[in-house]
Amino acid sequence: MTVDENRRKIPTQSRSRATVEVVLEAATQLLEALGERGFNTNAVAERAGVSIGTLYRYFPDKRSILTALARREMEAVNAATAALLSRKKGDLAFDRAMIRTFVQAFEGRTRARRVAVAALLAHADPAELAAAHPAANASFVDAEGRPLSRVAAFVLSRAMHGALRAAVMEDADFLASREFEDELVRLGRGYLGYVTRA
Amino acid sequence: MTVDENRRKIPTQSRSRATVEVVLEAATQLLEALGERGFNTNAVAERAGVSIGTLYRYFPDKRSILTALARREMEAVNAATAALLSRKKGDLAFDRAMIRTFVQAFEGRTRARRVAVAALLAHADPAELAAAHPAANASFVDAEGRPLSRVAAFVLSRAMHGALRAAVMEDADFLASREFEDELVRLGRGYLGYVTRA
Amino acid sequence: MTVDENRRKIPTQSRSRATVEVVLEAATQLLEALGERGFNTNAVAERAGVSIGTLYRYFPDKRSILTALARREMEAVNAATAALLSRKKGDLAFDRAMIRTFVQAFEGRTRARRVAVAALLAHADPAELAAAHPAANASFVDAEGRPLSRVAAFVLSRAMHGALRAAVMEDADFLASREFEDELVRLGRGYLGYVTRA
Amino acid sequence: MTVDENRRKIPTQSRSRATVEVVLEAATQLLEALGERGFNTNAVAERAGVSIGTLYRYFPDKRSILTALARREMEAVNAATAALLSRKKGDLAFDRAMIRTFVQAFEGRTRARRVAVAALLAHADPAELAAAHPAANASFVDAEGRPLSRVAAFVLSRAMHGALRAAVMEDADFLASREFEDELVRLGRGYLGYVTRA
DNA sequence: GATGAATGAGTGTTCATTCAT
DNA sequence: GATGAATGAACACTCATTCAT
Repeated sequence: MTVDENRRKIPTQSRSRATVEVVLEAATQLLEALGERGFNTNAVAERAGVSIGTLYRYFPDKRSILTALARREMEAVNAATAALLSRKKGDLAFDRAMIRTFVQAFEGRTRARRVAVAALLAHADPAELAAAHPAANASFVDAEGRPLSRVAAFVLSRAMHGALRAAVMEDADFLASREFEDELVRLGRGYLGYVTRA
Repeated sequence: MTVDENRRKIPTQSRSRATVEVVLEAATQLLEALGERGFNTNAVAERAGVSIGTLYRYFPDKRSILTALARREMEAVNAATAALLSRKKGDLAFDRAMIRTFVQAFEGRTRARRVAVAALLAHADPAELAAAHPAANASFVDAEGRPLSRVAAFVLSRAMHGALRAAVMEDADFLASREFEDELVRLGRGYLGYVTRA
Repeated sequence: MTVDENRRKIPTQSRSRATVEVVLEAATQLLEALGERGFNTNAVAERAGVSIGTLYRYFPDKRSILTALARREMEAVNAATAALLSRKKGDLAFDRAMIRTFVQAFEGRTRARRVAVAALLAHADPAELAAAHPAANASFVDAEGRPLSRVAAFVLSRAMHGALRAAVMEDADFLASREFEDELVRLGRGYLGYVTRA
Repeated sequence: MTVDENRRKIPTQSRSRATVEVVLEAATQLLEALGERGFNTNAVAERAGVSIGTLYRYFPDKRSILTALARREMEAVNAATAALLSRKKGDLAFDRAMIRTFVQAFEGRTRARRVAVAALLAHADPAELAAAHPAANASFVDAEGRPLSRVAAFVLSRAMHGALRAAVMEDADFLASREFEDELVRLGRGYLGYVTRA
């Protein structure tokens, strides 16, 4: 009856996951539509179609919902920059695709992402923030294939983050432009090249 | 009647300024000590030693206090990065001094600044955010003395911001280190050099 | 599942009704004891023995409590005047009983009623006020059994209201007197008779 | 120098009167535009173009402004009904003119009057309210020229008030109609006739 | 494991009134 | 006699969280 047991387990697990998903989606929608003011646990539960009690079974408190949202957002940014920066020299086309993906992902739900990230910044302790960034720093390499120092990797990844994030936050008209893409690529390559030469 | 007007205006204005100052200082202290939770208008007024009514004469609502704080913070960052980036090629010593000043200014009140900035990001509309950055973009010049394009200036200034801010937010141990300073300088110089060559 | 639904609904509904009742009673007591000044949502909730949050589950805002009170009051007046005026010619004894009932009901809680009605007058929009009066105007008949016109019914019912209400508002010493009763009856009968003859 | 003294006194007195006038006008405008919510002493003073301190020189507190407004309103109603009812038998044309005047006076500033009266009802003590009515009850006479009893005069005047006021409060569409006028006249005459016969 | 009614601490904001100038 | 900045008590209302069912 292993099959049967699985049948019982899997649906349950996936229902849990579904609940989490539905709550996060509801939270995103509310954040997007009403900003931080419209974001309260009762409203999230109602929009998610679960009871407030159930919501509290999956999230210990309000902040944890925001944190989960922000973590997803950070992961997306991380993926974009990490991929971008891990390229040795080549494949500019790939880099561009990455940036474009990120930018497009950003274009919907701008407000929700903004608020979620801001909430994380406001409430999270520094360690939590640092942890949201990839420890994969070591995978960054300079123009000559040598891994970057811890500090250099930090500067580079946060610089990329900063530029990308600011474009979203400030609603820059060139967000999806080719020129912006070019400049981001230059930022990374310029830095890496300079480090090499130094 | 200019004299008379001045007589009345000048003391009034300076008292106004003093009140604003005292309120912002109180807000900073509370933010630093207790985080966003400890930040409420009654507490701010009490610590500032003014009545709640007086506080509301100078700040239309709670958010505006946070906004004022954040604006000051942004101005500090702007000053640091603008000075840094406006140097043509030379004077590395000057750049280092700038960064050091900024970093030191940051080392106190980290939490207050963090919360204030997060609040701004969460609540401010994009245009307001953009406005907080210097329109002095045009003063940025590359390694060969040519002014940067609008997009390039944006990328560079936000990248610098991003790296500096992240070091504060994540409480990086190398915040005040020589190495971090070096990398920031490299970030700017590498980018500027690369642009030139492109 | 009707049984089940009922089982859950009926207790709930009656508890809801009880809560509404207890809140209105508390509001009346406070109004009576302290006038409008003593009427605030926290005090009402406390005296009612429910939490402020529960109070707000049943009344969307402070005004709605006053409105509910005023509506009850108007219904009482309506009942008194409608009964009085719907008599064809006869049964003076019955009319007197009606007035007496109304007057007696009024003698307690004078202040609470006064404030509630004033609040309704001050805040309600005209349509809401009009709606508080019975559409049963058509049931008014003159001395010869013919229904009154819309305007005549309006004048008669509001005139009766006005006289009754004023006696309460001004704390008239003859409020419960036989003479007052007589005059009210005369007001109605005189009008109806005159209309007939016109 | 009697002339001079007068010159000094009269302007001063009339300036006082002018201040009172300007404050009441400002209060009326605010009440009309914003209802009771928009009515606060600072706003009244500002709109009146006087300082808040000056306002408090002429009115001891906020309520007294509302009371002054309400008293004016009541006096207008009194004038209309008293004139109407003091007519012996004749001069229907005159009665109609009175009602018309009253109705017209009422058509502007409906809201302001409504709120002022309601405020008076809510806050005034019964004696104050009673005093606002004319002691001229004795001047009411029945169809045969005999003065009405105290109670009869009360019922008649409050009934007229009630009908007139209700038409304004409920925004009745027939407020300015001939039919309404007729019914009001009938109300008074019917009552007076009936009293006579009784 | 779900539900959702109930809780009540907490807080932004208003505004009548005062009084030093 | 006028001014208006300052005061601070007062209050409506929100919402994260709990827990009996």
